[in-house]
Amino acid sequence: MPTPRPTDAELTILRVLWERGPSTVRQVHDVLLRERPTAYTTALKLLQIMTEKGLVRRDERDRTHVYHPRLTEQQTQQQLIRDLLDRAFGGSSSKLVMQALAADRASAEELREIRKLLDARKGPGRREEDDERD
Amino acid sequence: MPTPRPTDAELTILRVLWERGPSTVRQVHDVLLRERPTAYTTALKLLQIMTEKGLVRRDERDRTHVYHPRLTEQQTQQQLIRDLLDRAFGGSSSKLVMQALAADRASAEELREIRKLLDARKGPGRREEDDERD
DNA sequence: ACTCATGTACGAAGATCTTCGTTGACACAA
DNA sequence: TTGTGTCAACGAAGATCTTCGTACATGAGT
Repeated sequence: MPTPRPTDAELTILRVLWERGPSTVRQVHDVLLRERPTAYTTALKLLQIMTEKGLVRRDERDRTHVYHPRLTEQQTQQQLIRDLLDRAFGGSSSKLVMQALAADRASAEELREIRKLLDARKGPGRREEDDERD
Repeated sequence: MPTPRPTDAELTILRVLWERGPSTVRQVHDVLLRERPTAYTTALKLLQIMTEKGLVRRDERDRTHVYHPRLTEQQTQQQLIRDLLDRAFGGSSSKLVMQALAADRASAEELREIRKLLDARKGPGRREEDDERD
């Protein structure tokens, strides 16, 4: 069973773990507090549920447990993209990319990065119908 | 109040409406049946809720109501992308695009399209140098 | 030993999502 | 007029999500 898609609240917590690295409930909660008032037990409960779901792993050796994200930020992003691709874009990543470009906000800096990405992609490693002359 | 993010089941129905155009409950249900067994009233209830939420509009002139998607497929895709961008990509569309490219599946055909998009984007209508940091 | 701070576990409430059964309205045919 | 079929409305059940209060365990200090 692959890890389920994280919910909104779960994603908020994952973001903290990715940024801070493995953390205790207390540490996660402190970060969440900076955004909005919330109870300690809310973070705790979320992390417990996320442990059950396999979204995080829990190190129980100390009395104060330490939670590790189970997937990297990139892996989760992959998962979310794929999910969205299937649910709303008929699997067409070019459509998705086009909407992403249209949706933003992308700075010239970012556009440059994307372009670089595309160039890299064109070349090696892909044995798709690399028909491109023109 | 902007239209809320459609749920999974709602998105499934929206896809039918986008493909078929304005439809009755019966017509939507028939399409859903091709995918999996489901009750007529399920489609009906969904469409009623979606009407309340503003995701669709309902033409009640006939006894058999006709449902119209309130946003186009592209507009909804925009919304979903933006949402995902904020929730999981820290607003960086280049990161999202990179993951989208990594996630797939994109044919050379699609890559060409994307490139064209980028070229178009460089040119008019977009201010060139907001450089963001990350 | 007692207390206090800090930790986890548990349960429950309220919201939302998904699905469906039942009911009542209405049109049309026999 | 009395079925028969189609429709929308409604309510409810069960799942999941989100939040929090309460209870209980434990270690540190006095």
